[in-house]
Order: sequence, then C-alpha cells, then structure tokens
Amino acid sequence: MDEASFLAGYDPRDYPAVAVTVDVVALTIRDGRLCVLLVERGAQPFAGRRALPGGFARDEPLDAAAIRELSEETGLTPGEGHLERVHLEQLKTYGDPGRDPRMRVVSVAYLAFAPSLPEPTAGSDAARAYWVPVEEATDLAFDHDEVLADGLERARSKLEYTPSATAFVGTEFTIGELRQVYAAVWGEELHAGNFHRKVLSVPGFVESTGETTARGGERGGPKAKLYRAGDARLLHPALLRPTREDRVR
Amino acid sequence: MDEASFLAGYDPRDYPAVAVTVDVVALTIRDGRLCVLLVERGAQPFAGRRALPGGFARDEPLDAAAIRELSEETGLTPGEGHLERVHLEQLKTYGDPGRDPRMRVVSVAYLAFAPSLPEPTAGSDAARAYWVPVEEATDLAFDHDEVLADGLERARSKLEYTPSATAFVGTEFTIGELRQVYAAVWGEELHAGNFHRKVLSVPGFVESTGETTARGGERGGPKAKLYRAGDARLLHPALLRPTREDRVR
DNA sequence: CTAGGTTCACCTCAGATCGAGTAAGACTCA
DNA sequence: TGAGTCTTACTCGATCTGAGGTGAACCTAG
Repeated sequence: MDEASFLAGYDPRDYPAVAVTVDVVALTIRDGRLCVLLVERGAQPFAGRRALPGGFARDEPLDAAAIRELSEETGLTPGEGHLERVHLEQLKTYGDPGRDPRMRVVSVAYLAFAPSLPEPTAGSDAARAYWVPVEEATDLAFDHDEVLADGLERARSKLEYTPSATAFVGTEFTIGELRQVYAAVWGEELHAGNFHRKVLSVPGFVESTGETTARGGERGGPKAKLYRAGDARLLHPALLRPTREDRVR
Repeated sequence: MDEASFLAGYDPRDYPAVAVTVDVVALTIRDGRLCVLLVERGAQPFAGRRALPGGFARDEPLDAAAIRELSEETGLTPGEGHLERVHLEQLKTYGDPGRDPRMRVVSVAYLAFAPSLPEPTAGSDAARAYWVPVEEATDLAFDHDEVLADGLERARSKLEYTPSATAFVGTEFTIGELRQVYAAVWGEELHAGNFHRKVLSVPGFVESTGETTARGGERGGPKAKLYRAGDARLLHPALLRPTREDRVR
C-alpha cells in the first residue's frame, strides 16, 4: 500500500501473478428444499466435477461481477424482473496458495438469496447450470465445499436477525410460506402458532396487503392473509433458531 | 474459473493487472477508549494522510499476510507472547475500480482485537504507527473510512454473540474489566448488576480462577474475583446491545 | 483514624418474551 | 358429508429482561 516500501521491497518472485475471481453461492427454495446453483465444469482442472458458478473479475465493482456471473449462469438478465429481487451480499474471500492448481487465484465469494427461479435454460453458459438440493451438493471442485458450508451458515444466521427470508418468496406471500423458508433453510420444523406471533410482533418485518390468497392451501385450510416485506433492515427481537448445544462450543 | 471459457473470452484489456493487498483494522482499548491502529503514509498517493496498516499479499494464506502486516507495523513478533492472544478474522473485501489511483487493487480487510499493547516502537515500519481513538480516526486514505466503519460495526456485533470481548483483556480479568470493554466498544454505559448476572449465566463465557485481585479498585471497593475465558464459541443467550430504533431501519 | 464515596456481588420485582399446547373456523379432498 | 389440513388466535407457566436496592469491602481525603 505504501509506494516507497513497495518499490524498495519489490521482488517479482514475492508477487506472482494473481487472478481475482468471483464465485456465487446462489440459494433458492424449490419444492420446500433449499437448493444451490451449481455448474458442471467442462475443462481441467476438475473437469466433470460440479462447482459454484463464478468467473474472473473484470474492470467493474466486485458486486457487479457477482451479478453478472449469476446472470450469465442462470440465463436471466437484470431488467426482466427476475434478478431484481435477488438479495446479494459478500460472503468471504478465499486466497490460500494452491487452492487453484493453475495459479494464485483469490476468490471473492458472494451469497445470493433468490425466489424460486425457472430452471436455467439451455444456451451459453447456462446450459451447464442447475439447482441442486444443498445436502446433495458435495464433492465440489476447488475449495467450494468449504465456500458452500460458509454460505449456508451465513444464510442460517442471516435469517435470524434480518428480514432476508423475504428474498426467497415473491413480492406477496403468506406467513406460512415464510415459515417454510425458515424451515427449509434451518432444516427443522417450526411451531406455526409461535412463528406467526413472532413475525407479526417484529416491527417492520412484514406489512399486510389487506388481501388474502384466492383459495386455501393445497390440502385444505382457510384463505391466508397476504403480506409484503416491510421496511425493517434488522429484526428486533430476532427470530432465533432453536438452541443447539453443539453449535455453541 | 473455467479454463475453456477463460481462454475463449480472454482479452488482456478485460483483465488489467490486479494487485491483492491485505489491510487490518486493529482495535484495542486504551484508557477505556476504543482505539484503532493507524499508519502515516510517507509516499504518494495520500502522502501524509493516515491509513490502515496493510500491504501486498505474498505467496501465503491471506490470514498469514494479515498477521505479518500487523506484526511489522506494531513491531511485535509472533512468539513473544503479545500477538498470540490477538483475535483475527476476515472482515470484507474491497475492490471498486479506482479505489487506488495507481492500479486495480483488491484489498482484503481483516479485523483484529488486541489486548492493550505497548505503543509501537520506533524502527522499521512501526515508527509510523500509533493508536488513535476511533472517533478521531477520520479522513483516512483510500476508502479506509468505509473499511473502518465496517470494522467497527462488525466488532460491536461480534461482542453480542461471541466471547470476543475476552480478546481485549488479559488472560485473567474481572467482570468489571469485561464490562468496560463492552462499554468502550458499544459507546454506552451498562448496568453493572445486570451485566454481572448475564455474563455469569452464559455457559462457557467465563470461568472462575478462584483468585481475586490483590487489591480493590483504584477508587475503592472490594477485591474483585478473577475469571478467564471459557470454552464457548458462541454466547447463548446473547448479550444484546440496548435496542436503538435507528439501527433497525 | 474516621467519614464519605466507590465498587463488587447479590438480590428483588414487574414486565416482556418464550415454548408448548389448545381451539375455533375456513377450506380442500375424497 | 366427513375427514383432514391449515390459518389465526388465545392461554399458561417458565424464563429472561431492565431497573433498582442492599450490604460489605475498600480506597482516599481530611
């Protein structure tokens, strides 16, 4: 960072060529299961293995690179209404020497929450991409198993104290749909009554539209009231996961 | 990430030379005030301005680069017992084009919590480094104002649900010292009685040494019991900041 | 040596919140 | 029509919270 010490101590061998890539952990919920977007690698290294979508950063902000990669891999383009509601945040940066066998690659990972998106359509990069339930997304290329694990933990934690869960559902949703998001991400059932009470008691989490669903649930039940996301950025009080003693130590 | 598409779409103009640096937001508490380690820049750009300590990543893990930079800037070396107790975690990566006027620089920022360290001694890089109360650390070089702000928010949040506060004090400490850490980082006084009750009620946060301080507080009071950090990695229940409505929206 | 102020370690109390359970009513499916 | 499902609302006891109080230990000023 300091030009003088940079020039004084500069040795090309100390600073081998570094490439910066952006990888995306894109999560969505399909059929009540938490799924991640994966691509099939066509070239070495790790040919045939699955990996997180990603690519080299160009002369653009890192966030923009993540959106671009997500757009290219899903075949969806910003401006068509699909990618607008995607929540995107930086996850972590991975830069161990040797994590890419070709060269020094520093990878900035992003975490994305998407409402249920259509299966990526054939054509361009997107043909190689598909949604996979997270528990089946193992044995990924590079250090992507670790990246995915970090992303899942971040997602589970985010749901506790931010309204990010609304990014997984449409603009209008029922409390039951929101509960299914929490159940899918946390991997455990939630008490419907308590969840209902807590969501409505958090100021700014959801606001009523005054409407209800056209019909009851698929397997019966009354018409549910519809809500949209409120203006809160943090949940007070938070919706805490059922305590798991093994997470604590 | 994919070699085929990499080679097919490769254009040197798309991928200008990228440098990867590591910057550190090192926090400590001196005289009850939260302080950050800054360096005085000697060269252009931003000559004479203050900046966060940092430098170019070498062929090493990013974490190791952060430790190395911190060691070089403070004059303390790992293995002498000073840097061992420093808590270090990755904060965020900053990569906007133009954030460094010389070239494309992607900077991985780290956050460090240190117990009260001696003032960096003269010699080598460390002569330019000193601790500054965070509220006086303004008008920094590059985008370091933003990095510092992100680091402070992360630190305040970390104290809520992890035992990181113990990284700011010695191996043995009193509940009162721990409370002063929270007060300094959060910038508000805490109810001593409630804080005492909550800290002791969180399993694994602190464990008693059975000892007490040799004498009472500086301005009187009984001898305080001594504690050391427990084995918890997360605090359940968490020590939440007093709710601030303006943080929520 | 004493008085006064400070600090630690408990304790109490009222209100909020939590998990768990119950129940009424609306609705779908067979 | 009957069985089962789902939303919404309520209750209850246990727990947690913030606010405040008490007493003993301790330092310092006078």
